[in-house]
Amino acid sequence: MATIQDVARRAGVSRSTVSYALSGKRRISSETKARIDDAIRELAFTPNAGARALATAQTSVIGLFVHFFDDEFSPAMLQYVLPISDAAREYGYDVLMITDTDGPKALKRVSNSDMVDGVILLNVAHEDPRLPVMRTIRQPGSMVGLPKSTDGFDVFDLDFEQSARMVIDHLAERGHRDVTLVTGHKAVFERGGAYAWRFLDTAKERAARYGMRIHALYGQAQQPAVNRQLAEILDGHPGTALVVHNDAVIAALPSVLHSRGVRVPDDLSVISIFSEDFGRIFNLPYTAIESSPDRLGRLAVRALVQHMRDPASAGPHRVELLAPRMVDRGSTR
Amino acid sequence: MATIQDVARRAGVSRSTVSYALSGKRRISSETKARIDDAIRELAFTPNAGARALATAQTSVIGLFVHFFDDEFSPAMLQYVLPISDAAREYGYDVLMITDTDGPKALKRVSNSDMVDGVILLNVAHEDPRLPVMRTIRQPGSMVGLPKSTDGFDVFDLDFEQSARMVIDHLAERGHRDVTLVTGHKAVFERGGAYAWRFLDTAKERAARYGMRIHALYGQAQQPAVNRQLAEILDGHPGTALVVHNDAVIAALPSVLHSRGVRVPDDLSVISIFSEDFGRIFNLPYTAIESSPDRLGRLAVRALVQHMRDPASAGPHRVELLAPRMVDRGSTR
DNA sequence: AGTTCCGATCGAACCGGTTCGACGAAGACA
DNA sequence: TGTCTTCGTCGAACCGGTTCGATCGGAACT
Repeated sequence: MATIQDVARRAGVSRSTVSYALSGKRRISSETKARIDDAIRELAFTPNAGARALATAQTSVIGLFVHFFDDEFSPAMLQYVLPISDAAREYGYDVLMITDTDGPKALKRVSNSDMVDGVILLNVAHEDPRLPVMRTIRQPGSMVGLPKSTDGFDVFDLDFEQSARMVIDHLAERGHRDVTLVTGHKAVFERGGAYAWRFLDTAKERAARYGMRIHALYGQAQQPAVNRQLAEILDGHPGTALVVHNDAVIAALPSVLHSRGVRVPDDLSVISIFSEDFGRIFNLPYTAIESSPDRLGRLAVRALVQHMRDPASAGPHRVELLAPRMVDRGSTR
Repeated sequence: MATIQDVARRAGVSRSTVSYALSGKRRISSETKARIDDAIRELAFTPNAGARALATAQTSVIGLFVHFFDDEFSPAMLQYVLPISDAAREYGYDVLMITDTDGPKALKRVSNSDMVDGVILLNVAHEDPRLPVMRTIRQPGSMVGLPKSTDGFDVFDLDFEQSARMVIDHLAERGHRDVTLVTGHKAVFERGGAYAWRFLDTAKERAARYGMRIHALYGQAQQPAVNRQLAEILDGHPGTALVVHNDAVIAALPSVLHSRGVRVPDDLSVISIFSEDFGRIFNLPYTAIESSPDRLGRLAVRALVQHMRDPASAGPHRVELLAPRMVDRGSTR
């Protein structure tokens, strides 16, 4: 690869002049600028990323830390990753995707070696083991998922409490008083996946207000267990409505209901939480809270970029819980 | 962050000694080594990636170029990405994931700036616009998907011709003589997605041998068009068997068949191509050729790592078409 | 005792950029 | 005509590692 020295030689100037022409940090005469531009084009010069990182202490790379758990539904994760990657490019950053099982260790390694200017954590748990590490590192961070303590980072998540209230209100208004709620897998709770219990707790509390009985149970995450569980639920007494806060379960629901001849909403009302994309992929005809992974991902990138560009803006950190929006697909009555 | 200079000072040695202690390229006395190790631990020293890349001309990063097309089914892509990321880590590499729409430009940028030691291209088309760029870059590359000209790279893909023969033979043996074949979206063919027409052409040719009639048609890629199309097919005369080489269509098939009361395999035989994971996620009860995305991804990484470690091994490039394996789930008769 | 050899460590150069202070020429001004 | 600015460019230092050749002290050998 051509170096800045090659360009300088060809344009008959010094290295520093080329550098300034590139960055625009000092005036360069238009004739010189033109010669440099020609040389750059002819040599197809692109600055060496390592050298630049060394000199500027900036890499233009964002570290994206994703942990794919067996007990979560992987197709859902992609909906966060893609918008983040796209948004990062729009701001001029590349994305280093880290899927290590040992998140804290990977975070330490990548941060300490200065491979990235900032990090985004996906699927953050209530007491996420990556958080203590986050506090010790130099780079700013933003995250999707609400942890116990948020100070020092920008945090974005759907407002699951508000979502739960919307769902319960929606059902209560329609006269439902006996409801089954399928949550995330048991392991999600044990890990402290806040989205799961925040939704569950609020739903219970809200239901009490209406005298609504909620039968809550941990959802399965993998086939064929999911279908088996759904069958059991339907064999028992599911009540008049099914609330599903579990990607794997809701994806499997249409076929199970079909095969048993259960009609929605005539025999059973169904309401859930998923994104529009997800609903389209799995062809889900259910009323649902829009989970907006693309918006969350983009918000996380935007906030991070701001901190990376202006490290002084470290003060005012944001915790933004997205107001839920319900998309009525007519699956409740 | 602590630098190698800090470590050297603390251990009372020179920078070069620390470097040699780290790399093991020269003997270091055990006492000195111990002091250095202590210093490294106490300062939590990790070498700066940029500096190291500059000095060694190696980054320990692999560029993964993924293009998500609207006309392909995104959940399927993740099955390649994850195993690649995991395999890369096992070999000591991190993954820079690039999802730019303009693949050639992104490839040039990332390569020229020396951000990566090697690249993996996913979903390579017959005349992929990224290939001309690949030939001009310094880094070795390996790819998943079979292009027209493979020289210079390691190429891995499923053997779609063999797969087509297996599928047709399987149906022919069972007496099917009138079959509908749903392929990838029209745009996949126009783009030159080799997997699509290699399968189709071979299937037709093979079918002719048996006097089997194949009615082939472009599949849709998005809901609700997929369901509409499936309905049309079933309303027409689908023949005795349905061959589906299209992720979006096969994922939607169970619910459509259910709702119309079509029983498999009694009313209609179904055979497809998808991975075990994919089948589990969508709960697909169909006999299928295993598409092995995880194996393909790992093979690509392994081959790439070999070339990155030993640039001299540039000679013997491999084109490996994985022998298909059929998983019989009893959906044909 | 003098020379040779070897193992352990050091110093300096280098990788390819960025940035700061200095410098020369040209124009403005007295 | 001499001095002061301003503009455009240059040279050198620096970022944090790696690597090559040189050096030094002690052991081995004659």
